[in-house]
Amino acid sequence: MDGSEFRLVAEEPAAPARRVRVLLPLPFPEPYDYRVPDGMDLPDGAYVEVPLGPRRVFGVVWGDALPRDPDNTVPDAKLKPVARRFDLPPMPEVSRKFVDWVAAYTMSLPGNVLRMAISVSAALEEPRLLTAYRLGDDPIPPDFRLTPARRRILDLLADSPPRLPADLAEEAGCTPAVVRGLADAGILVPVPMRSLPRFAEPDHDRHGPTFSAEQQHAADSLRKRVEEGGYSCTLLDGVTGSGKTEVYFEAVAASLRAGKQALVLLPEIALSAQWLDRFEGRFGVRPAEWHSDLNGPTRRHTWRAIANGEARVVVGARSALFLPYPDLGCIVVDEEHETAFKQEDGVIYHARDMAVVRAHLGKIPIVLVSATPSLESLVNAEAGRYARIDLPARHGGATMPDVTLIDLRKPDAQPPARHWISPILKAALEETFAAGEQAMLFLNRRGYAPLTLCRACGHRLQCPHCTAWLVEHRLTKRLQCHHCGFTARTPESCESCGAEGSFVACGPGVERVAEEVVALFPDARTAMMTSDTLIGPRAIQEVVEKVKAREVDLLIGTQIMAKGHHFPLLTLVGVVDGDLGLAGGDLRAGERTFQLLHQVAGRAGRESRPGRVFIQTHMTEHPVMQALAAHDRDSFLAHEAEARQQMEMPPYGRMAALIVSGEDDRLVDQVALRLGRTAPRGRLELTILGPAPAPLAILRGRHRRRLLLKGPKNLPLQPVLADWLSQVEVPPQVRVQVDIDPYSFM
DNA sequence: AGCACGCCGACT
DNA sequence: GTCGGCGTGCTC
Repeated sequence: MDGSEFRLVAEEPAAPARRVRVLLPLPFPEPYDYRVPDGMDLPDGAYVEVPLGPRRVFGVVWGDALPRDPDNTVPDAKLKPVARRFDLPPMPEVSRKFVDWVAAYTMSLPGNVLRMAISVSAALEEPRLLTAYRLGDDPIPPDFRLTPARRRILDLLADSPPRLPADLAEEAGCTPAVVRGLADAGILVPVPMRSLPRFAEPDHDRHGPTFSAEQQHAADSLRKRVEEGGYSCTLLDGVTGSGKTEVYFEAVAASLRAGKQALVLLPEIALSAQWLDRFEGRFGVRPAEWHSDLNGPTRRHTWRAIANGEARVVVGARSALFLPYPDLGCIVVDEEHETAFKQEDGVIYHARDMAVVRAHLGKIPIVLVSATPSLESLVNAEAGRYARIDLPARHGGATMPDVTLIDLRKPDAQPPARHWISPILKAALEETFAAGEQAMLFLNRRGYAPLTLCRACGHRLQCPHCTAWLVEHRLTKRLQCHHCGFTARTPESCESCGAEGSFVACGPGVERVAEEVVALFPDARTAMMTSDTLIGPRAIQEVVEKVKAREVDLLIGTQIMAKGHHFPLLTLVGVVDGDLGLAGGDLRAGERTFQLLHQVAGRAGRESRPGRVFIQTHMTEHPVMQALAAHDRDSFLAHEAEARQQMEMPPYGRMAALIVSGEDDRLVDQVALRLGRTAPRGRLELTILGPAPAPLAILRGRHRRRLLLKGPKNLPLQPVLADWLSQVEVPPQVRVQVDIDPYSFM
């Protein structure tokens, strides 16, 4: 047989395979190469499915990235073909650039950043058919047990279109099993549902509120920036109640008017029903919400609606920043000073800072909003990098509340032993109740007592996995670790000395203050607001409604009480322990405490009723307390800024932290010490601190050490860190995380 | 991240 | 004798 034809083909140099780089949402150092099948169109940003070892994964065509080592690319023979392309608009170039930028800045792997952008891999798939349920036509058989949960579900469906089991369960406060039970009994009838309802177009021309001259001016200025387009950053600085939200809604409206999307970032905790109501009041519809506890189908539906441009306005927690908006027109970061914008695990980043970067890359305006702006933003505004708009007045004529400091060192101000409410605060509460007004007691400490110890031997109950005391929660009758979720029953006897019933609670938590209040004011109707008692925005909203309906005289709670809720009849705020955040010596402690207490104080006396605030403290002379009492934010911040400047701390210098962690403390110490030895100490412009035990020396069973690197403001720290890290071998049991711009400077 | 392969304890 | 624990290593 004549094989010449075959030989001829074999000897011809094979045409190189068409290949694309595909970034996978996995912790790889770079994108992987794949072969492009004939006839498949794969532009940059295309969402694809590719084979990876024995499995198939989703990824994004990442054409621009070059291989790390161009001389040693993967040979054609090793290439696997792209399995399929999804029917979605490609990820926009700006989103891809953003992923690369954030990965480089935070020194994390691009795949880990990409994972935040495609959120849930199943988002790429066509939504499957959903099964909703409606009430059946037959009467309920008399022998069918109508439990309260079943009753609630039937009530919900009485006059509503068919609903999904997950939604029904969530709204009725039960598990989907209850819905399934009703369906199995034939009381609910399944209805196939094509998909979740579309996101309605917000009406930007609906009439907003009537603005004061100042508000109008602020709104006009923001609107103009959005209309002009291009990057700009504006700090909207306005006291609580100055109508900031309505003002920045005009920036959102301008973006919509230009046919573009808008993104509003809020700290998770502030994404309240009240905020959504205000949005609906202005735009007539609800925005697309993005936060951690969206259920699967809703998450996918929302992601797809954002990716294809159907969702016009997105309000979300920090992770919403990474979604692939095809045409974003402006970004708003509300409560920009909030520490909740700092993501501390996985990719460590500050959503406010990254939002500014995103705006820059997208050439769009961004608005940072706060009543107590971060020092970072104020310094940027002063340096002219940010524009600044002030909204000084409280809307509707309300005045700032009187702030009184209660000096707990003075004998006549001291509460009785094992009590936490000063006679002065008690008298103020009495007056408030007598006047038929409402009061709030704030203590940023969950549970009954922060520490439990044995009276006999002094043994303290500690978390087995963390360097933290176990917090007693009397409502759940359990001890809890607030860092890892460990819980345990309170032991009968001391595990150290065996004494029985010897445990004693030390210090106050909100539950203990509530107990004291009930004893002091048996007739007052009280309600608690903590993340333990109220799970989800709906539960919070219920309490808020009760307060508004005057069914509550006194609210006791932690910081979830302080965010965005408006209580018209509340005239007294008591801060049980104003010093709580100041302990520990962190340089940011003052700023943070001021922000929190200022926000809490702002709950008092809106709607033209004068408000009073009492802060219990052992440090009346502390600049934070003085600033709060004198309503003198600006000189306090100037003082803080000067202290930071002298120490060349952020925002006047740059910092990075290295966190070394692992289960084996000896190994962790070894790596930390090695990093300490190889630190770039020769460079005089750099300061290296540590290694020292990290703020939580043991967390979830992992030992943690920390090193800090400080340098001048204009010095890029990443190359220094990369060089430093490359010199130290890290065993796989130990992890070294880089935290650029750490929140705590300790 | 998964998922394989690979070497040492309690079981049908 | 096997089932299975999770330690290490690879995936274009």
